[in-house]
Amino acid sequence: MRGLMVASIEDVAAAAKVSTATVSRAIRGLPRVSPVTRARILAVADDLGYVASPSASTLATGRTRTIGVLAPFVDRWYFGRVIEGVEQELREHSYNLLLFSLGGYASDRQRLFNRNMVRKQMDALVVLCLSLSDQELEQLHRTEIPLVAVGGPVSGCSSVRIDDSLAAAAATQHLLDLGHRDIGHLHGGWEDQLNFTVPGLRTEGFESTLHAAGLGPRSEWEVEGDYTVRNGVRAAVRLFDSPSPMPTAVFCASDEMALGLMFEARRRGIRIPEDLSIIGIDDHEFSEPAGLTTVGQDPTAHGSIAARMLIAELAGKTGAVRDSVVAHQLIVRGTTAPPCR
Amino acid sequence: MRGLMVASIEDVAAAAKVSTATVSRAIRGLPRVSPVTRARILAVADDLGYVASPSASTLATGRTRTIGVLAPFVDRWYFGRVIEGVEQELREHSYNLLLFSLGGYASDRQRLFNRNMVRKQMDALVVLCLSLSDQELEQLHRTEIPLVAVGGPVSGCSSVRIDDSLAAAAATQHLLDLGHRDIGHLHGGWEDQLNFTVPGLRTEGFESTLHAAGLGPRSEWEVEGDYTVRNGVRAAVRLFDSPSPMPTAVFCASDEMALGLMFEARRRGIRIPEDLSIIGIDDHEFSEPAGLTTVGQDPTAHGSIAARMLIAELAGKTGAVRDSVVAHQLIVRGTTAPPCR
DNA sequence: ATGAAAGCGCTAACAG
DNA sequence: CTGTTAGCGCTTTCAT
Repeated sequence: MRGLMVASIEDVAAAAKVSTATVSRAIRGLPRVSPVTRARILAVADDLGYVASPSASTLATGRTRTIGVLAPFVDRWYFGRVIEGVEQELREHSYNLLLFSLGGYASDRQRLFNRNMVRKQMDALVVLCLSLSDQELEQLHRTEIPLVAVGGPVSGCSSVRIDDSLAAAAATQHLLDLGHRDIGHLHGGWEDQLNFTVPGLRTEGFESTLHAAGLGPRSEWEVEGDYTVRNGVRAAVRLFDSPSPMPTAVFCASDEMALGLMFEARRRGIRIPEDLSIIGIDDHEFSEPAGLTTVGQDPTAHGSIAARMLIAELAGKTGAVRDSVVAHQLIVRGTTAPPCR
Repeated sequence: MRGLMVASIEDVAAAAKVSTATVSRAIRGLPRVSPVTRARILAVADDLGYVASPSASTLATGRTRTIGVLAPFVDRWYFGRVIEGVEQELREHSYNLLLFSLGGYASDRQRLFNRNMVRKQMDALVVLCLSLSDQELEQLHRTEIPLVAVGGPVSGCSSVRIDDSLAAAAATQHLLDLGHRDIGHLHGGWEDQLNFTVPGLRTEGFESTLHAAGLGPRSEWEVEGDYTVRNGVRAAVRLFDSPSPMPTAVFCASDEMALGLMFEARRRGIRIPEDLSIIGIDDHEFSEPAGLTTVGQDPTAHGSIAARMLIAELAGKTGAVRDSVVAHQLIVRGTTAPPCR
């Protein structure tokens, strides 16, 4: 509790008149220390404000008690939530969280994520759904630390996520059940299709459900966004500006895009849901306030689950890290209704 | 590039037929190594896939090349953006980012942020505007590492932020300039007022501007939120449900609350801006799509600036960390207009 | 320009 | 139950 000089294990040992080995055991709660000795050591340590040096400990044990999180962005709803979930779980188990943000999905390949960033810095890594090059993947796997993906499959990793295809199907089916037959589709981007599979999965769920109802997607009602509100608006503009007749409903691959669509619809006096039904996926924090019907997921839970699996694996429970598909949930609010024509 | 065994500095030294000291110098680009030796060492190191062990290096130097970020949340617009800004700057300078999320402003005082979490783990810390107890603050300062606050003042730290009072004044003045006299106020929470000063500053800017115009705030038009959309809606409900006459405009202390107000207004058929003008603060990512008039700030820049100051300070530029008030900017969009009555 | 050697602070056998 | 001791992998004088 005093002094500016940081106490080392030797200081504690000296003050408690024991060896550093005993201090080490006592502090870490290991057996083979008599209760009274332990108490004395703990008291001394507390008095000296002793805290073990993480780097010394890491160097000696080879374990860092740190888990890395690799995300394309941190300032987007899904990722922020997942990170929050990971953080909470980690903190609970006295693990640290080392954050890496790539600043985009595949953008700047200069700062390729290489195994140098991983080695000796973390005991495990959670990879938030993004498109990694084969080379990056291979490097990651070669680090041989436990890996888990969140929010989308990553080749060769277990992952925790919803069944994106089924979620899209549920959204589409809801529209169908309301009687819609003319359904538009605001989907995610395609450039990264190869590795970033979520857009593909959601599209597949949409189209297969349509087909099962004897319908097919209509290309004039297919518009591309990138999951953001901003591009939801742009996509909406394209859709509304097109000369073809409007669909009576639109399935959006993310709530943010759906919200963008809502904003643009309002701007044009298109009434929701009277003139147009809208459904999204996510249950974004704005969705309830906006009254958006959606298929919800809980990213914070995804993060906790991933962290928990990793921690268990590190604790020796081999096989703790495995695929985990978590439930999604249709949430009907005010933006969907039977078609008026 | 080969092998599963991780190469140590000794392996490199052996393979290059030099001492570890020379390898160390060569790799870190230090002088006193002949060009040819250096080239050879670099080649060998590359071949062996050698990367210095951070913990060993930390142990030897006392520097971690890691900067901590302490945030109340990571899944909120402002914080996510700041973290992104910090991250980018850090990555650029090969610093790591250790993330701590408190899961709330002052919530769980169990997991008090203590100096044990800081010591020997990071070289500097950026504290995202939150209410720290005096004890926490004192502990932080006692760690004697460079500190910088972002988004709000923290006692005893330099900080980077906008002038919240002026920003609020600008928003209010815009309403006044349009001819509004009956102006409501959707402000932030007060429980944490003591330490979390932003709500107070914005309120002060609002009220002083009103006074300067010969007006005073009207308590029936003062509603409390907590900066989120969700509570923006709740506050809007209270405002609209009150029996008193409506204001012609509302100043919201955050865009999220303003957006919540917009959603609720729309639900009740209140036209924006014809029946009610709305202005916020932030320039949240939803604001442009929603057409919300606001006073914008750029949190990503705040984060970069903070990180840059810290890095400079750590590089020996004493005094690099200092207060930095960055500009805000009135952005007029579609939610404000002259009053219709 | 290069090397030898002493740490940095902790952990993990191995003894006792 | 407790102590001794040899590292963990790198940096840094101090010599040469």
